[in-house]
Amino acid sequence: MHPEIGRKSETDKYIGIPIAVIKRLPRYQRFLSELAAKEVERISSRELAAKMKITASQLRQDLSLFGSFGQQGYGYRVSYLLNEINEILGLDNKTTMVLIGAGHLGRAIANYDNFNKRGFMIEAIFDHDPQVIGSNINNLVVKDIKDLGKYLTAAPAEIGIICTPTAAAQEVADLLVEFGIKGIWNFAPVSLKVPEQVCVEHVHIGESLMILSFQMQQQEEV
Amino acid sequence: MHPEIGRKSETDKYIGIPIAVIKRLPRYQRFLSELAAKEVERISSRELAAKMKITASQLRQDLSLFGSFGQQGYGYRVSYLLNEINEILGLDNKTTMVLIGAGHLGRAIANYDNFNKRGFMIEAIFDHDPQVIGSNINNLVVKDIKDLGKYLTAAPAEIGIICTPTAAAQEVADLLVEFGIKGIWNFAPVSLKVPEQVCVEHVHIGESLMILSFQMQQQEEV
DNA sequence: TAGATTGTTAATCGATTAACAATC
DNA sequence: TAGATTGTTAATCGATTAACAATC
Repeated sequence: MHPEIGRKSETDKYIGIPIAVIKRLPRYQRFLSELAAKEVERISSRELAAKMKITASQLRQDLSLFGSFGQQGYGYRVSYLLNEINEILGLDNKTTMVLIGAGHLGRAIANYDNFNKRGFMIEAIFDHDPQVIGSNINNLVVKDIKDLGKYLTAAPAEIGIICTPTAAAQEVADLLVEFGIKGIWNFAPVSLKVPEQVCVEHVHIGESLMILSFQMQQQEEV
Repeated sequence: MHPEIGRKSETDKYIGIPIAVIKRLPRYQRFLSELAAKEVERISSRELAAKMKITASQLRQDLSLFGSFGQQGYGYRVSYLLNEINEILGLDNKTTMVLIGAGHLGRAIANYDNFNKRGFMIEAIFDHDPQVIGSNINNLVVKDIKDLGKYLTAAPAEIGIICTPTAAAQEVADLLVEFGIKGIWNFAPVSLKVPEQVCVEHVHIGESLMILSFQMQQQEEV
């Protein structure tokens, strides 16, 4: 079926990429963006790895799962490698999103311009609260959650962003799935149940604070 | 020195806990909190693992690094295990925090009440913008970033939350470190340079969206 | 060409899972 | 007691690192 694990082929893209590698891709993207912004033309795996505090082996091993982007004796051309990674991550085309939950966090996300820059566009915002419906957030009028299905039927979106309270998150997820969403970006601290073809990414804000707390305790003892 | 890796002793707490285990602790905390809220009294590793979609082996292995919290033939008492995990994570005592950057994200964090519940208290908010200084966020008056050092000298805080634009993040981190902060909770997409005794936790909001994007692309091909 | 650096294979290391004796 | 389930050891699996032939 798939003779070359982790390699491009005519019909499919990247298969069997280890999750550990996937999680590192955005970090490669970030460091390469910074280098490109500084107009650095080339970089070797040794130099880039040193900047990123990883091993050159890991960097080359990771990249090799997607293709051969470097040149012996030269290293990697920054702009070329960045383009390749952008393409791997799907940042080379527009992705449409709807946001559910116009509380503080939802509004922060709606106002965060970094996503637009990478082609992620919030097309509509929904909320439950009559006080919030109709208000304006970053040039979008907040719609009634009751109209989510109708809206998605007319204008399908790829990603649903859940910024509701925890109690409402699963219900919203079910709605999003019903109306054909392909991925859910979940900010509520709950494990959503969705069909396996729907992708879910959970942003662990509270968990991150607990990890910090644990590590600070460990540090105290040193 | 440390005869029992990953075990409590009189003088030190938990040493040599694998990072993979640390990252799972908040998730244990969450599931146990949910069970406790439902007033479930006992649970076996098999049942809890099934809920969490991990193996019972992993659950028992992980817990065993911190102590023996269960009982053969019975399982774990939910309230007891939750208490132990809260203590391991340092949620059993108050942690003071200051927040820098009162933009959309900073305001969302300042208004997020889940942290207070777990003993994490934002004591002060700072910003650079004269338009924002003096305004009120969740019962705190935004202070001038110029006064951060003075403030921390008078009222030391344990954690600094960085919600500034990327360009300001390192500068703010340096200030926080200079004035004795023990941990930094960083929402800016930049790798901060800090002395090794200072803990840093980075919340990867943008990276999470890229990972979702990658996985959705992979899903398309199936 | 000679030096540098890649892509890849093999070796090492760490994390996960399976199995089971201990024991409630 | 007998059945259930832990804590832990050993086996497996996967991820990282080292090494080097290929080659620009």
